[in-house]
Amino acid sequence: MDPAQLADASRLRTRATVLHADADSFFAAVEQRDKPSLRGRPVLVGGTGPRGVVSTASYEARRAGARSAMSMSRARRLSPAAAVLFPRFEAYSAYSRLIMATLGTLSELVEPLSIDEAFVDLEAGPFADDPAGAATDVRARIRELTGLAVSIGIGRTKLVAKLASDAGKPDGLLVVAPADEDDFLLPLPVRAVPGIGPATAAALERLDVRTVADLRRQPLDILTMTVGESSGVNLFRLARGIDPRPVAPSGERKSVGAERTFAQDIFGTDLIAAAVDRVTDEALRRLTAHGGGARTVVAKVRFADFTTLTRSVTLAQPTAEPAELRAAAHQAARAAGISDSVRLLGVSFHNLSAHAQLTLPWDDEADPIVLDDPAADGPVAFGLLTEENARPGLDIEHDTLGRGWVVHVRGREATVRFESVDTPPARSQVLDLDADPLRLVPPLHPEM
DNA sequence: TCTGGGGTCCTTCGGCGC
DNA sequence: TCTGGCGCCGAAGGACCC
Repeated sequence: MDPAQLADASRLRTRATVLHADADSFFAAVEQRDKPSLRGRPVLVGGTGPRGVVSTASYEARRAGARSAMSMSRARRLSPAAAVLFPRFEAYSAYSRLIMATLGTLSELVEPLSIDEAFVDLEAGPFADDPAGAATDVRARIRELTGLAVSIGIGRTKLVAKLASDAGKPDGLLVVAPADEDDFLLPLPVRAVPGIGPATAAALERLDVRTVADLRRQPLDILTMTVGESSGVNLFRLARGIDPRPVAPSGERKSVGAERTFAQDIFGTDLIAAAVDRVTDEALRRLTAHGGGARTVVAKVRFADFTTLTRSVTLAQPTAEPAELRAAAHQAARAAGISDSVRLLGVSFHNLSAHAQLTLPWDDEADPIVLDDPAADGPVAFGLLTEENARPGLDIEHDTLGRGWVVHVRGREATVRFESVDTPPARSQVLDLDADPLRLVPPLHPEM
């Protein structure tokens, strides 16, 4: 396609009716909501082990310099007062469903991008003539239902709507009228454009391209030579506000998997084979939950020096048979030729098929599908709280003292706070687990 | 105590059939 | 028969996002 044609491509929408909603520091905000003693305090949610990284930092922690994707150790040094919490995905999903359902009242066309983000096509609903009013209203309702702040951006395209919600954060609403689009877009750093990460930004920097305005001055052929055909065409168009992507409920999942970074690197055939088994268990559990089977199994290995490689095995037909998939995972892992110390192992399933054959077991001895494996890593197992299964932030219950959450556990001594969404902040208290056993319990769902 | 874990999409390369 | 080109597919790696 020639540049003139690209720059001329139909500008489908004329009105600012694409809405982008994004919950502010979502994981940390849910934790502060469910744990009243943490409101107003810095919170870091993420891996709590020696190699953990930050998933979300509350605004209080950000003020101290903590950021997502930063190693947890660094974030703690920057924000020593922060509460460090293990993620509670069940709780986040429940809040997410509530937010998505509320957005669904604006239009049938809701496209979730992630657990805390979605596009809404207001053109497909009754509020196309009053986007700002609809957004103000929906923000208030989400706040009322969940206690969470959601930033909203509205524009003529997905790009503008997304950038507008970013610009509105925290707790903001920004409508970019079509006439104001260039004033809004041109001064932005290219790094703000979704899809331009560190590598692409560095390549553009070599062309002296730092802002969207700089980007717009670049000829199409220079862009495609610099960042590749597909991205080049895409950037050429986005810089001109041309973004015809429709709001569409997302399609089927293309892969499922699991991976684990070990607290310490592991080595030796037996240890590695056992680790492949465990990560395959988790990947299989998710494949089962997703339903159906897979034809390709990919093993991923990261060595001590952080070099990463993948090897895959593709079967003749898709299968949901755990034994076959497990064998393929081991075969792929062996193909990776593991000899050095291994930092991470991953197993994922691709070429998914909804209706793969699951040959029914002939005998009753066959492995049952384990849903809650107490031996598995992670917080999945519910039951009595111990030093081994304790993670800071998890929900617990005591027979008489009620619901609360784990601060930490040392030996048989547990530090907990008995509080939840609607209670006043609670002081932490120390219990002897032998005298006062605590049960790990699933999160309480927000009221519908 | 550098560098998680869930994904998606794109590029490149080699093999194969036509 | 040889060779080149094209399209397709699978494999591997990399960039990116939240």
